[in-house]
Amino acid sequence: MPPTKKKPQVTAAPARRSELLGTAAEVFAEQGYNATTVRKIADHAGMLAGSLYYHFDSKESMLEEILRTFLDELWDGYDAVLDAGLGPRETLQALVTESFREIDRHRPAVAIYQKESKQLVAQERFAFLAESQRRFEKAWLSTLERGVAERAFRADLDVRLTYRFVRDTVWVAASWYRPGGQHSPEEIARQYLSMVLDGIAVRE
Amino acid sequence: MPPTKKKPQVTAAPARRSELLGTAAEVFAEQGYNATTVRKIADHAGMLAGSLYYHFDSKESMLEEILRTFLDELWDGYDAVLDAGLGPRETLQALVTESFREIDRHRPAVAIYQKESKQLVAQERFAFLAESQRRFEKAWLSTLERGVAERAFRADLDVRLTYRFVRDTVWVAASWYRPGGQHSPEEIARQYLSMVLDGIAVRE
Amino acid sequence: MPPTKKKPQVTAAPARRSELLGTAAEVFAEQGYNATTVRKIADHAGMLAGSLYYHFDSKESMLEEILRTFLDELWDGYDAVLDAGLGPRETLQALVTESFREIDRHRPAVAIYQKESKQLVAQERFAFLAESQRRFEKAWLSTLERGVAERAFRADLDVRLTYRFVRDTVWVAASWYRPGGQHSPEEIARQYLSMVLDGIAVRE
Amino acid sequence: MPPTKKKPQVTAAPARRSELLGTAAEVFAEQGYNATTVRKIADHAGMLAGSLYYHFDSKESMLEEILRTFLDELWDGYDAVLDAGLGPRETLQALVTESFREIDRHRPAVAIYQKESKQLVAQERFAFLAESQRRFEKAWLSTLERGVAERAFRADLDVRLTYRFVRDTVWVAASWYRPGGQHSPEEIARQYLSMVLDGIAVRE
DNA sequence: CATGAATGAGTGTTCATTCAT
DNA sequence: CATGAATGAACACTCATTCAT
Repeated sequence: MPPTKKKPQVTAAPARRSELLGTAAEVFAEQGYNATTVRKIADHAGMLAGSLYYHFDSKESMLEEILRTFLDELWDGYDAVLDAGLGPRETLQALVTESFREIDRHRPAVAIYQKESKQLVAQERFAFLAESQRRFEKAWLSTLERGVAERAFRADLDVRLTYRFVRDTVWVAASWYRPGGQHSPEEIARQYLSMVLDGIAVRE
Repeated sequence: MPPTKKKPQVTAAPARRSELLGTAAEVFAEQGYNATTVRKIADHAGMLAGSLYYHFDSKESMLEEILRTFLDELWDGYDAVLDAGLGPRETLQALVTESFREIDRHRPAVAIYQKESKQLVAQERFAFLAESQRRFEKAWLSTLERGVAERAFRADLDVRLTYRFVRDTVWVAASWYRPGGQHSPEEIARQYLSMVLDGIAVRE
Repeated sequence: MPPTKKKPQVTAAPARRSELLGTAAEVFAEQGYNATTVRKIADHAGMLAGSLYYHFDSKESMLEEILRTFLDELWDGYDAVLDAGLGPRETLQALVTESFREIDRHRPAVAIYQKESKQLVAQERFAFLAESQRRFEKAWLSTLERGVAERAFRADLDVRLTYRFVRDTVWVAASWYRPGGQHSPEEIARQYLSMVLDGIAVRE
Repeated sequence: MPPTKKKPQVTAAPARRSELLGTAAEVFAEQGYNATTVRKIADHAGMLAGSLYYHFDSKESMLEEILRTFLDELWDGYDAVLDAGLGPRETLQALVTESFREIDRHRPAVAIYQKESKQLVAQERFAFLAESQRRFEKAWLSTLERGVAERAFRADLDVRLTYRFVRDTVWVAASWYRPGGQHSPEEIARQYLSMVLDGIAVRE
């Protein structure tokens, strides 16, 4: 199965388009994709349901574009980190910080991704999610393994288990994070890293 | 608008009933509650959709019973831990271990809870979810706070943030955990606690 | 001061108008009236759907104008034949030849007429179709009856049945006829008349 | 006492199914497939639109089953004729008679076929229409050619043109034929064959 | 207990049409 | 003249639910 790279139909007036996508993403995130009717989206956008179809092919194509846009930006940030030639500990710190920044910028998209991607990957249209997941896993696993090899991380860790815990904790933050709240993404990242790297127990 | 209770058969053969609930829980967990049609459940159970209504009032009542059963058992375990008079570190260890055991026993229910509870709590019928969440938060927060006070946990932690991380990481494991796999719940708990308590970084 | 008219007028550039009608007729004929969206017509005409409404009141009014134009021309030809004072056999020959000429000139309109007129006559707007059908039937029936009376046609014919066969065979040719093909309308008429008048069996 | 035999338990009520298909066929024939809403079909059947979907997958699958059933029966009759080893003139007579009998039995299906098949063949689902058309054309052309070779039909005929005329006239009769009217299918076939074989002109 | 058949509200989507620019 | 964006009614279809048998 080849990763069909279909370009999203970016024609005219990208402003209105991404405005509507932002609205849709919020409703998807809040109510769930299936439970979100296209009428609800239209209500939030101040128009009628049918009018959305002037801008988008389908409800599903909105979802696709939301997720694609998010993942494209995510990988821009991740690739910059991974190409920077940092040590494993610094790479992990940078990846975590970058992740919380993405949550800050794309909270609805992240929440949708968290909740729906498992069902979606089965569809060919969303095969790009699987591709992204593979790259994601590879980036994290290699960082953790490198850290163990270089004695930055503990040798007795089950790397796959650690990867799952780290991955999930980071992204699940999208479910409670509120942009503009009292914690900046960087502050959350710092606290989180402190916990993950050094543990919550007092050192003796 | 009072819900007309017509023929809830709580007296009917409880074996068949919980068998059907188990089937329903698996389908809910795999496909999502909204995306699960009552017909799919019936297919898995080898009957027709309409026949389920002899056993249950509605699709929603199946969901409710699944979640109630799970939470009842969960609190049996949690209360035993909380009433045991352990220190904060041991309480945390016991709560985490108990949680992974619940995931082992009620994986579908936990997965459903993770995915759907946010939408459900808004409905009066599922108010018990909110109640459970309050108790849950109180148990964890007080354990963490007690640990900080007694110098078992680091003093510089943001307790609420730590609570959220711990809570989410534990339960999100239900999304990838497979009973009968290579890790027992106790082993996963041990690894997880090692990471959370002592961190993944090498101590100097 | 001339009062500004709201609706487009018949006085607007008639060339563009009939060009658009020709386009519309082709699409109607090929895809069927109901299955033809106004957007498809606009695509063929190189404009947007809404723009058609500067030229026409509605999709239905396009259909009406296409059929009216066709029937007007048809009756010009038919009336010339009927007023020429020919004998029944010559009248039949001339009507058939004229019909194939109309198919040659207005193939899309004829195809539309064949396919849609039965549904359309029920609407008041298309009552002129019923009127035309009456005149048509009268012209043919009287020619056939005259032919029987004057011993040009066989006496044992069921005239109504014969009328229906002749009528349908002639017009249904619009469904396969392609202008500019290997058969001219006159050649088709000749072959058809040979068959209808003398039969396909070998004479003994 | 012998144990009571189990009920035949044949496939679920084919009676209701074909009853509904008959209703649908009539509405399709009268209003056209596209113009027929499933609501209209349901109204005619005395049920709600959604209820049709208990019996059929889609509006399109109803259409398919109607056409398939008709063509299957048609070819039963045609094959019997073609395998009977008749001379060309007798074959033509038998095919025409058989065709009018099919119109008598399946008038709505024939009318639908006439009106919609041209659009439908483009869809893969209705590829069987093209197959049927090929067999149909082959049967008629070979009969006509054999007739010319054996001097039963005139040598100066354009065989393809004759085929088209004969084909169309026969089937278009479905648009005006009313079962139970004053003409039996056999009587119409006789009149039609008299016209086609011997012509309508008086012999000199 | 289970089935077969139906209901009816709701869902995503289409499309002729309008109108300010 | 044409466009871009919207409307609103209708459409095919889904699905939780009911109920006589």
